[in-house]
Amino acid sequence: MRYWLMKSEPDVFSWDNLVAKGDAGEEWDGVRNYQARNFMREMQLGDRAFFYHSQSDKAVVGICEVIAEAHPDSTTDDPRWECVDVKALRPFATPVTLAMVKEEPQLAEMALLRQSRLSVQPVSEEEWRVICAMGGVDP
DNA sequence: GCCAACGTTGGC
DNA sequence: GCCAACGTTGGC
Repeated sequence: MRYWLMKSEPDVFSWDNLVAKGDAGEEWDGVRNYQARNFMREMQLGDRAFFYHSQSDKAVVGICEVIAEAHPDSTTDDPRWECVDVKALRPFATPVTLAMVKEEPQLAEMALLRQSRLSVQPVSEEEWRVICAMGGVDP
C-alpha cells in the first residue's frame, strides 16, 4: 500500500463534504496538472491519502481511502484528465497544521513544503507515521 | 490583497 | 526550441 496527500480548498470541497458522501465516496475531479494526474494514475485500491485543507485551514484533517483507480474525469470531455475516487476513513483528533509540519525535522523533505502548489503528492511511510502520531490517529 | 513559484500559451 | 507574457495556486 502506498500513501498520498491530496489538497482541497475547504470552501470548495471540504473534509465534511467527503464524510457526507459516506462509503460511496467522491471523485477527486478537477485536477488539471500533469504531475498530480500522474500520481493519481499510480494509486491503487486501498491506498491511503491525507486530506489537506489549503488556504484558510492549511492543515491535514483526515485520512481517506482510494476506492476507485484512475478513470476519466467526469467534469471534462478532455481525455487527458483522469481522477480516482476516495472515501473518508477517519478524522484527525488534532488537525496537523502546515506550521506543525514545518517545525518537524522529519517532515522537511515533504512535497507539501518543497512543492507547495502540487495538489496530489506521494507521502513516505515514515512521513505517514509521523503525521498520524501528531494528529492522534492510528496510521 | 500581495507576491513567489511555477505551469501554460503563443510568437518568433 | 526558446522565451516573454500571462494565469493559477497557495502561503502570508
